[in-house]
Amino acid sequence: MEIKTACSQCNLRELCLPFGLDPREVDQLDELVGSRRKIKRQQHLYRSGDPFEAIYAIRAGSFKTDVILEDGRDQVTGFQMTGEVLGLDGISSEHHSCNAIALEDSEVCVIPFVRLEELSRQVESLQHQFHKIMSREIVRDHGVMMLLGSMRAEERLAAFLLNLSQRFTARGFSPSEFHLRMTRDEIGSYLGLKLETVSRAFSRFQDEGLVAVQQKHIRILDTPGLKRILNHHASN
Amino acid sequence: MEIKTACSQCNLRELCLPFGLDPREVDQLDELVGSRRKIKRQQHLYRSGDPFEAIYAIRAGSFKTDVILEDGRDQVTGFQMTGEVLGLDGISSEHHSCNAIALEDSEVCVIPFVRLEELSRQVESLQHQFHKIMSREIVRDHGVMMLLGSMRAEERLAAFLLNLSQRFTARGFSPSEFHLRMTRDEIGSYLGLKLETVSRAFSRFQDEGLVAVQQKHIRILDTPGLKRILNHHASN
DNA sequence: AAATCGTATTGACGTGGATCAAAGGCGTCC
DNA sequence: GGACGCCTTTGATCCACGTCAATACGATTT
Repeated sequence: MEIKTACSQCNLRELCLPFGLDPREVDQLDELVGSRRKIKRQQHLYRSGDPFEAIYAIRAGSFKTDVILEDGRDQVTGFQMTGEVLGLDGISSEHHSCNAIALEDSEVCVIPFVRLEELSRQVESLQHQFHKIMSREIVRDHGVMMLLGSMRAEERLAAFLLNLSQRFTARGFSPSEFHLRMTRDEIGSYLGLKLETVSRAFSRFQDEGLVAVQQKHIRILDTPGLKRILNHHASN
Repeated sequence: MEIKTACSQCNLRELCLPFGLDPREVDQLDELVGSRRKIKRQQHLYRSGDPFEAIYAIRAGSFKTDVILEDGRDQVTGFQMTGEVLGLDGISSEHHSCNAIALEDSEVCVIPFVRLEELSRQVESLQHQFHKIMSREIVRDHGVMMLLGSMRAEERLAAFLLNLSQRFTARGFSPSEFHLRMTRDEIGSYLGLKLETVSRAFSRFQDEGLVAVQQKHIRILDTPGLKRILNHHASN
C-alpha cells in the first residue's frame, strides 16, 4: 500500500522539481512520481556502481553523498536536505558514481528517469526546471572547489554554517538555530579538514562569540561576524 | 560571412553534443548552431555575471574556467578542450557564474540555449546526450572535490597528468607527450596548490623518471608509476 | 645581440592543519 | 542504571605545503 502524497500537496514544491509548473502540469508530474521510499538512518539510497534508473527528491530527512577511492579514502561531496534532488551523477554513465546515505530516517520520491525525460519533452517548464536543478548542482560544486582550493579552515567552516543557515531559512526554519545531522568527521570530509580541526574551529568561533555550539546543536549569534571571516582575507 | 562548418562534418562529433544522433538529427542540430566565435588567447568567452544565452562547444583550442571572490582570490574550476561544452553554469540563474578564458587562440560553436531546449524536446537522443553532458560535469566536479579534499600534492598532480593524457588520447593525440596550455600558477589554482609546489612536484616526478618536463612540454615516461602514486596511499 | 617581461625552478624558513594521544559527554543496549 | 561505544574536545608535537627570495629560462622586442 502506497502513501500517495501528491506533488501538488507538497509544501516543498517551490524548492523542488515542480517549481514553475502550472497546476495541470504538476498533476502530470504526480503521475510520474512512481513511489516513495523510506530510508533509515545510515542506510544507502544508492551505492556507487548501482545501475541508474531514477532520480530522487528528498521529501523528509537528509542525506550525504560521498565518493570512495580504492585505497579507502573517501570524500563527502555534499549534504542534501528536503526538496533537493539526488542521483544526477548517474545519468552520465547509466551507473551511480557516488553513494547516497541517509543522515536520519528519511523519505524520498522516486522519479523514474526515462519517464522524466519523456514528460520533459512535453512540458517545457518541467524541462527547464530540471535543467536549472542540474546547473545549480554544477554551480554549487564550483563553490565547494573554491572553498577546498583556496580557503583556510575557519573560512571553510564559516561558509558551511552560513550555507546551512540559508538553506534552513528557505525551508521555513530558524536561520540561527539548528541541529547538525552530520558528525564532525563528515563535516571535515566535506570541508577537506580533519575532525579535530573542525572541532577546534567550532571552539574558536564559540570563544569569539560568533556561535554557541553544544555538540550538534548550533546557535548562530553573529551572522555578520561569520561573513566577515569569509571576506577578511588579506590576499592569496 | 560565416564559415559554416557543420556538426556532420566535424571530427569532434563523437565527443560533443551530436554523439548518438542519427544523420538526420545531426542536420537539425546543425541548423541550431547559430554561429562560431573566435576567441583570442587570454580573452574571455564570457564573464561571471553576463546574461546567459548560449552554451558553447569548443571547436578548436582550449579554455579555463574560474571563479573569483570579492577579496580577489580565485579558483580555476576546470580546463576544457575540444569537443567539451562550456557555459552550463549559467542555466541555473540565467547568468554565468564563472569566467571562461581562452588558453590559446580558440574557436567555439555558439548554441543558443532556448533553441537547444526546443530541439531537445523533439529529438530524444539529443535531449539524452545533453543530460549526459551535464551529468558528466557533475561527476567530474566530484572527482575534483576528492582531489582537493583528500589528496596530497603529488597525488593531485599525478591525477591531473593522467586525466590530461586520457583526454588527449580521446582526441587522437599522443597519450604520453603533450604541451600544457596553462601556467604553473593556473595548474596550482586548479589543484589547490601554490605554483612553487606544482613546480617542485614536477621536478620530483622528473627525478624519479616518471615524466620528462621541459617547461610546458611534458613527456610521460611511466604511466603505471603515476598511477601507483595515486593509489599508494597508506590510509587517510 | 641586448634588454625586457612573464614564467619556471630552487633554496631556506615558517606555519596551519594533521597526527597522536588522552579524557570527557551522551545515547543506547542490556 | 551501569557499561559500553561513539562522538567530541583539547593538548602536544610534527610535517607538508606555503611564503619569501634569488636566480634562471625563453620568447619577444628593439
